[in-house]
Amino acid sequence: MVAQHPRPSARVGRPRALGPSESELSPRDEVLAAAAELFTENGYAATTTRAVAEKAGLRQASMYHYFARKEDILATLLESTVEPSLRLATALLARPAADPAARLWALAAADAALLHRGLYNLGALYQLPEVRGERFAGFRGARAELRAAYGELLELIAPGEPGRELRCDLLLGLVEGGVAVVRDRGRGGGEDGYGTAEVGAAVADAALRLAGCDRHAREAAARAGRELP
Amino acid sequence: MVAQHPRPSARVGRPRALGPSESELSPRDEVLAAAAELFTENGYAATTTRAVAEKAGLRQASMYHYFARKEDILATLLESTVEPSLRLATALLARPAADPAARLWALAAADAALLHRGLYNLGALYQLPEVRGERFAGFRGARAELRAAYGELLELIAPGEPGRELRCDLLLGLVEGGVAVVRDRGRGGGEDGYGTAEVGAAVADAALRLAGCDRHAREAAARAGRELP
DNA sequence: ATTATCTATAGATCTATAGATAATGC
DNA sequence: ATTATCTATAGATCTATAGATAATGC
Repeated sequence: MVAQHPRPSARVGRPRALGPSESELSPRDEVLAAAAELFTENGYAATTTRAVAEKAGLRQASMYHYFARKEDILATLLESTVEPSLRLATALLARPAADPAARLWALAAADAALLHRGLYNLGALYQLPEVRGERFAGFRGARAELRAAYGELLELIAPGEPGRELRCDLLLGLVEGGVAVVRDRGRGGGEDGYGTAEVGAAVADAALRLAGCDRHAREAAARAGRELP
Repeated sequence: MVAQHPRPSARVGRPRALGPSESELSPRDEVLAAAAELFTENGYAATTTRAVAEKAGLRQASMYHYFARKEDILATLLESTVEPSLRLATALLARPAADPAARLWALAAADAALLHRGLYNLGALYQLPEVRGERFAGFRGARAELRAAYGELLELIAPGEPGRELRCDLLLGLVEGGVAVVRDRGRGGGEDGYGTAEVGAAVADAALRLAGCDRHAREAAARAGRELP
């Protein structure tokens, strides 16, 4: 057994013109990470494939080895951002014994934290007109499922209340839009960036307020929700 | 006094290649209206100056008679959308005798209704990265003032509560994001478009929930808020 | 042989400007 | 003379494809 010599550059394929990658990420993930940052910062349409590729350490055309078109990068990013929240929502709906308010707290907190932490501000971008296209049907479907999960929890907390669909929309808007506003103000405003956990808790508390929980119920739900998984 | 003969086309300047305008609007307003619809539908960056001009009944280059650059159209639209809400907010702050909850109800309802009715979904577009540019400083300033007005009302309703800045962000996110979600679902979903007044009332009620008003206070505020101006 | 990358470029835009033109106003 | 519009286009992109190349793997 010979000691494993670290071979710094045992990569197949023609070397990169800009030098080998520093990062641990796969080239595909480097492209995704670069795109996430640039799309968030400058917008999707305003970000060129050249900018994405070069930020990822590749030449423009090489990006097409991983994504056949620019839209595919955005679709991949959006899908991967909504997925964890949807998985959590499904898990929470499968626990009918747990307090619905605690479950709503857990879902809203995790969803908001994910959006707040993420490189990519899904909340702001879902409403992009680009996302209405055919290519994004998968993402839209996943988000509709997430919305439905919020709706079910809302119904469990306050059964039979009228106007549920509308309130469900507002709840989704609160989570996504609220995080977007918080993130955006954090950019310019120097010191007043909030912590991700803090934002998650604040959004979850606001979600319970929308659902009609009084202070006592909210405090109990927050305590139980933190344990929920 | 001769009867005023209607002169159907007494317009100065070279006639339009596509025929004279049908609309009552000034050419400048025709451009704005066309841009509002297209930006909302297809996105700002994805909308070409040619598409805007031709929807307004002009050739591409003629649009530049009214707006020196594409950004100016967007800036004009955004400013004109936030202005009415800001005016109302200022008027409401100048009425210290009125119930703060009623004033918040009135502001949130009007703001949401404006966004919901508008051709242009300001809520969704404010977060566009394009809007971070220098050209949009005026719009951003107006919106910051509007946010501050929400904050003052929040403080009057629940003085000294901690985390006000964060809740203020969430309130703004609720109004803008909530309307965006409602609008967006209305597009695809066939019958379930909501009325503008209905959306305004629902958003205002949700705003009062965020502010911590109980059912009784909310009902009173809604009654008083409708009268407020 | 396979792979990851490169260089080069076709083809399609898109914004904004220059300068002409066809009306009314005086 | 003034105005609102037009035609034509320069110059600058930008996406996506074609085909070459420089590594490793067998």
